[in-house]
Order: sequence, then C-alpha cells, then structure tokens
Amino acid sequence: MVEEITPMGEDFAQWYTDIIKKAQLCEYSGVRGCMVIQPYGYAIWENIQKGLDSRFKKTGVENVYMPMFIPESLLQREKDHVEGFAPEVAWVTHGGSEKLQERLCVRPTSETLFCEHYAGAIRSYRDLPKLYNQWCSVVRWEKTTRPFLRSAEFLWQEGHTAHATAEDAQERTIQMLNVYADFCEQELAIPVIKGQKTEKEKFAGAHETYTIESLMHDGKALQSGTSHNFGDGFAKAFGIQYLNDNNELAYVHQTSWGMSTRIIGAIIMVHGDDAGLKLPPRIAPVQAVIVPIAQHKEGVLDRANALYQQLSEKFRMKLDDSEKSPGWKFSEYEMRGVPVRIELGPKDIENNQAVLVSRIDRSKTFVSLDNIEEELEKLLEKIQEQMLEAAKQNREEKTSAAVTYDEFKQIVEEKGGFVKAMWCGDEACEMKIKEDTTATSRCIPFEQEQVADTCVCCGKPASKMVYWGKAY
RNA sequence: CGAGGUGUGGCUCAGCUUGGUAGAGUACUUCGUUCGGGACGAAGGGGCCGCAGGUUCAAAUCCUGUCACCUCGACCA
Repeated sequence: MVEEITPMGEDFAQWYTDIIKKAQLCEYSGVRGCMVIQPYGYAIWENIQKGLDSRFKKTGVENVYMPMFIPESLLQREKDHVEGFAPEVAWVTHGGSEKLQERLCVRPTSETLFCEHYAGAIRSYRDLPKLYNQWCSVVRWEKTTRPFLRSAEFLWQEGHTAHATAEDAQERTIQMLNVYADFCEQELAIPVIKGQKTEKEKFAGAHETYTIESLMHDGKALQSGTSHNFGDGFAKAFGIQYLNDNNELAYVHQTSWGMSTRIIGAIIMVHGDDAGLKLPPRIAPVQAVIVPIAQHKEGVLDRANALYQQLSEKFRMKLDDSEKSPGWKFSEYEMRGVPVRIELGPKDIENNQAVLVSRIDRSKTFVSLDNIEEELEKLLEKIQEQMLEAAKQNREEKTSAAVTYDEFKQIVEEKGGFVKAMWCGDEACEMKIKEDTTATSRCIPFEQEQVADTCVCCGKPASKMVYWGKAY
C-alpha cells in the first residue's frame, strides 16, 4: 500500500486530489482556476476524443471551428441564454492598448456563434440538417474550482445541429444522448441513468434538456453529458429561417450537446480505489506495462524489449527499464491505473512464460510467451467487463427508494447515493428538497417506476419518478 | 459571495508562543551493493520563509495590508 494516497473512506476529497497528483493527470497552474493537463491526463482525453468523434461521424456529424470571442450584442440576443451565462463570463475590453468599441466575451459556450452562422448559411430545406460539432475550450469564471470537475477553462466538444422539423430535432437530441450513454458504458465502463432534466435544472435557453447521470464512489452524482432540444427558440431570436418544399418560410429547430474533461473526474471517482486510479482498458493510454525483474541479469532486458516490440503491434504498451526497484514500479503503475502489468524475470524466460497481473484484484496468471497476445487480449476484455460490472453493482448498492419525506431525508443524510422518489411536478417541492437536504433532482429517468402514488415532499398525487441526490 | 483553514528547497511538513547564522523526511545527482510488492550505504546540489510595508541593533518569528490556494455552503459541464 502506498501511504501517500489518503484512503477514500477517510477523506474522499483528499483522495481525489491525491490520485490526480500521484497519477500525474494534471497540476495546478499559476492561473486562477486553470489547470495544466499533463501528458498522461491529456492522453486519456485524446482517447476519449477518438471514441466520441468516430461515434459522432457515424451519425453524419462534421467538425468545424468557431471564434473564441463573442461580441456582447450577440450574446444578448437570446434572453434566457444570456441570463444564464452572463454572471460567469470573462470579458475582453482592450485590443492592444486600444479600448474596444464593444467588449467581447470569451465563449462560455457557442450557441450564439453557431446561430449567427446558421442564420446566414441556411436558405432552403435542402440545406438541412446542419450537423456540426467543435472541439475547443470554453471559459466560465467559477467561484470555486476543482481539477477536472470544475475549472475556469475546460476542454469539451459542443455539437450544434439545425433541423427542418421539431420531430427531427427531438430525434437528434435523443440520438446524441444515446451516443453518450453508449460511449460511457462501452468505453469508460461507467453506467449511466438516462433521463430528462426538470424545468429548474435545464440549460439556459433550452426547451428540453436531457442528461446522463452517473454515481461516484462517495455516493454523489455527476452530470456526465447533456443533450438539449432548443425547439425554435434560438431560431426566432437569431432569425434562422428557410424555405420549405411548399415555398413557405419556416424556422429551424435546433439541438446542442456536450461532453467535457469533467468526464475524466468521473473515471477517477467511479473506478479508483485506495491503491490509485483504475483505467478502463479501452481508453487507458497504457494498456499493459512490462516490468522486467532482475533486469541487470544477462538476457532479461533483451527479452523484455522483444516482448515490448511484439505486443506494441496490437496494444498500447510501456516497458519500464528504469533503475527503480520492481516493487516501486508495481506501486507506480497501480497508482496510474494501468490495467495489466506483465512481469518478466530470469525464471520466466527459462520457462518461456510471463506473469500477467490484473489491476482489478492483483490476480496473477502465468502465460506462455507463445500465446501471450491472445491471453493479454482476453484479460483486457475481462477487465473492461469487470469494471462495468463493479460500477453497476456499486450504483445498485447506493440506489434507494423513498416513499415518505422522513425516509427521504434520512437516506440523503445517512446513506447518500441516488434516491428514487415520486414528484408532483411542482418546482416548490424541488426547491424545498434542495433547501432541506442539499439534494437536487438529477433527472426524470426514461425508465419509470411507480415507487408510490404521492409526491415525496408535499403528498399530493404524483405520477413522475425522479432520481435525487447530492451532486458535484 | 458567506464561514473556517493554510502559505517555509520539487513534494509533505517542523521552527513562530519567548525575534539572534533556515531545518527534517522524501525526491534529485554521483558511486557501490541490490532487484518476484515503494531496497541499502556513502558523498553531494538545491530555499531572498507568498508579496508589500512597518517595529527593531537584528524579523520565517511581532504589527498592518494584500494576494493565492484548500475545505464546507450558494452556482455550473
């Protein structure tokens, strides 16, 4: 056990910070609220990008790039939107030494830029749909920040689409939510709850906001990706009209959807343990690390190098031939979440074998060097499955149902996690629950259950079941 | 923005009450012995004590101001 990592049970927030430092994912920078993403952390992000980007493109999405500045007048165009974001934008007031005629904000999100562009680019129904996405960073002047979970500048992708009909826009909104959910489960091994945000929690300017919610090890929820249906609200504010096939002028219907580097925080908090990070094999920058044993002995490093060359053809590999002791290396790569360690020493070479050690449970398998490729592939697949299974199980354990308000308060207070409870639909109850317990409505899940007949808060008849919980 | 806390080699911290030549562990460098769960010995390098004023013969230490960061609340991806 490495004593530099604070155990989760002792102080979860400190554990999270320790993992980030020890795994070398990011460092604090000299710039307020901004982080330096280190190579290992950035490599995880690159793998996330690859996975998402290819899924987007399969649905017809194209990548573009918009300016990082938004003139104040443009930001003002849609009322709810500006009200939602104005309190947290950074302003550029000078160009060189000249004061600007109109100040520019550094984009907190790019709806307004895409809308302005679409207003000019869309003329006819033949121009639709527009399916654009951009990879960029955005800035939100947050009061308090935490690495990956909430930083003043963060990396993300934002998709913005324009459609001829409300039905097309709704279909796209759900389609992208499903892309995110599928990505999280298949690649990141993070199970998610799909559902709709309440009126109170939805995005500034959206008609409907859909979300995937995941549950962290400490029982707190994390909004892991969102997909919004804007209806024709932005189209009306920005004048995005087209001629339909009856030669009539109509407004487009739009969507937007995003996932950010925050998801790296989810990977850490869903999978990690007291020994460090645990990375799902499909996105791990290093899938297996070779640790030579007694590497000074004749032939060990040569054999390790040959194995490295061989396995690198198929897997993301690392060979650590530094002078550190084997024990040090074991701990180091566990801390950094490498799924498999391959030990290769003189005894192994003599027996034409190597030892595969799983990051999940440290179980050791002796495999012949003749079929190590197949064995490694099998083990990586198994680890990927085990991680999803473990995360599902943890979520099960931390999901409860509440009928009475006392019951609800007690669960939030003592057990945490997701609480399934009925809601009458009145925002007053939502506010009261937040005030009393600090838990918020996470989503109205697509998969509904009738937990009770009445609202958990006010006792009036209720038909909607909502997931509640404390959130990041 | 409210309430608390912390700023001293890269990292974790001691020293401050009672002012008097800046310390430890770890990390780093070199050499030797080690190597299947964070090895051992020896010798080295590295800090205007967050910043700015003040008090004093003398300030890491006392006073004033300021900035940054952390934790917990309110807000967000």
